[in-house]
Amino acid sequence: MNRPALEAAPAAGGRTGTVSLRTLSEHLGLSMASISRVLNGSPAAQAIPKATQTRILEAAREFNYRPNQLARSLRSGQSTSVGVLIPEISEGYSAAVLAGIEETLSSAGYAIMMITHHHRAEVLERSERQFAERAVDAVIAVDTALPLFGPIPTVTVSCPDPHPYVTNIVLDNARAAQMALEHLHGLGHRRIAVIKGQSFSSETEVRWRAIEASAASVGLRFLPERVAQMEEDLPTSEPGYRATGRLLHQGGDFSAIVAFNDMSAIGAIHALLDAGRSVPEDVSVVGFDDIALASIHRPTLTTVRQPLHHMGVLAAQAVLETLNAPPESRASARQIMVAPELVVRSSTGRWTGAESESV
Amino acid sequence: MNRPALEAAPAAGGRTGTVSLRTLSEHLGLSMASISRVLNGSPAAQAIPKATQTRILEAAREFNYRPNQLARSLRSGQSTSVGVLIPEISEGYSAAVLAGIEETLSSAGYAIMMITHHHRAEVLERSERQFAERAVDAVIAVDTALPLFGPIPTVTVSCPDPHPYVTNIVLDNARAAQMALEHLHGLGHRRIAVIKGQSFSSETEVRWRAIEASAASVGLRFLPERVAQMEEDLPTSEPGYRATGRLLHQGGDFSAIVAFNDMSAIGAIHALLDAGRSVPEDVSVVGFDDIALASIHRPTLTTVRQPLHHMGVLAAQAVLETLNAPPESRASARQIMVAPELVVRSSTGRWTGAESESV
DNA sequence: TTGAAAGCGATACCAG
DNA sequence: CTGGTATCGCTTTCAA
Repeated sequence: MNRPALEAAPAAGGRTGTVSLRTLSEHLGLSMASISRVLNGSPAAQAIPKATQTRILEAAREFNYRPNQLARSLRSGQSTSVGVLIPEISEGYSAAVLAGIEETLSSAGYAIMMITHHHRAEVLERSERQFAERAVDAVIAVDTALPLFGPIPTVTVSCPDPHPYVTNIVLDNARAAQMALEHLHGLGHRRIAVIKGQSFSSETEVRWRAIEASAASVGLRFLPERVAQMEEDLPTSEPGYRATGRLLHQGGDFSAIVAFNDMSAIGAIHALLDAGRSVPEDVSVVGFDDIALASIHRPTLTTVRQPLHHMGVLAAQAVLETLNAPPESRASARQIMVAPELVVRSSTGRWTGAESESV
Repeated sequence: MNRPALEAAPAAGGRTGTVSLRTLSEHLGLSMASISRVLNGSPAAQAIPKATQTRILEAAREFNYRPNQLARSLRSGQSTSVGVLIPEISEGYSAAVLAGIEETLSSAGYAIMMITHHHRAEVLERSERQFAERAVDAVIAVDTALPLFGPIPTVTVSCPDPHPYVTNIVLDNARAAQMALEHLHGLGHRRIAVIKGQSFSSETEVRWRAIEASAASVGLRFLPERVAQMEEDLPTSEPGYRATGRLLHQGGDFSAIVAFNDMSAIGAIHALLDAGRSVPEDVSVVGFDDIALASIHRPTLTTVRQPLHHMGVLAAQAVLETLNAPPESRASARQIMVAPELVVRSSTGRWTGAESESV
């Protein structure tokens, strides 16, 4: 059995079946080689007369010829596809980065092979295999402690522990933490609590150390009872809600919370409200990321913005750059830092002018 | 030049370079044909002695052999990949459906080729071409008025105007609308306003007609000034906010709003609050979808739940079924309806027991 | 029970 | 300027 996976739609003239280079070759009385050269605008095609080129291009259009990428890739060793590894396709974080990646790669003609791993080790290992079998040209891993991928170009987003030969797009966590801490310190807060990320999240430790350092720089130190770590692996606000519950049980003596991200900040707000504290009057909450929810939610959320979409674009661009460079110059790993931005929100004024104020 | 796209990671023994069937063949002194048969568990392999089979499997593992899917697809005419066409990767709707699709197809060994079109016609046309060139085995289109895709199996999600030979996963809009209307009617509302979806959204008209019909069945008819259509192409709550603004300017005489979806419902709530009306005391708002935001947002949102994730799973399963069926039995288009569910929420009680009540 | 060989469709050398 | 031809890695008859 050997039916083609995809037949070309019937073209003008009612022809049918797959149109291949051979079809055009027979129709035009030219060799497949010449046709291929013209269609790809290869340098060798410059030697072919304009008239012939035109004939070829017109025939291709008339027959609705579509080059078979499978065959092309097999021969050329380039699949023009990129593997994307991502924890899940949830609200906010992943989705925003993914959107940036997709837009950039798609418009450069690359296909995306996406795998969501849900933090499961077995899927991570399987993914390495799948990427290899599909011969992706490069891999982008988002928020993932990635296993060593063979010698193909790899770019990570928010993976703080880069292997050599891996380009890494990261938020400048030091500045981000400083913004959060200075903001709260400037509002007069001295008793500040922290919600740490889950242990599986690749940014948890970096951000926590940055927050500690920033606190120290304004003369503060975190008491153990003012620190709680999220545990549940849910892309909702529940882990933050629970962690805040623990903070309250551990004494609850704080006037502000620095949450790991916006989702947990919202969980924190709900927990505080449910516990009878008002936000932001009794307790101020600061998040990270600035997901769409941050501006929609009431009370609105002050947060340290991470340019997520842009980080996706940067990752994709890094991949494209590497792939377009000659192999020998692909050596060094780079670290690309993106700048955070403090977004201070108040609950009033919506699409009526200045909804938020950036500092 | 002919460097392979992807070199296998050095296997045990420090061998290097791509491991192909040829490599194994030379190592084992067996033909590539036999090895292929065993590795694929093809029926013809039953005639091969157990001992030989074991040798082959062990060698494959030892060499870390990964079959080249490109070559396999080229030869077999099956790419084991599916094209997914989706408006965007935003909060809620698309992301949830996409997640269901991805999980199902990935664990069946299929690769996903995802394209987001942002409702742009040029991208839609380009996508047809790209899917053809990559020889995807099938296409899933989500919330998209899809151009005619060649003769390959196609499944749509929430596309109300199905071509023949296209399987369509849709919400039972009639029941969904009825739930919304009966809920509001049951609460005593008689002056009800409606926010219609944008003209480009594939479900706008179906849902609107369903809402009209349900209203009629409880003896209500919508006055023109109680209807507003969203216009902006934004995956945020802003279009709903604006539409509600228009409703208020058009008279504002209503005690309830049926919004096109949750995002617009939240926009409506904010617009009402900004206009000095309280929710739900002055005006009740009902949404559709039950995106994650619906339960996180305060005031919480009563909504008609669409099993989005499940719809993605169903779409993927429909594709797999079709692909596993013999070509001649692939004939008829099916319409798969999924049941909505009314989710009534009150603002209290969070993760402390019954957060929501399903009817 | 196994192997040889013919492709799948495109690209890239080497001739002429 | 253009064409033949080997090849990418795999599957699948057809022979032995």
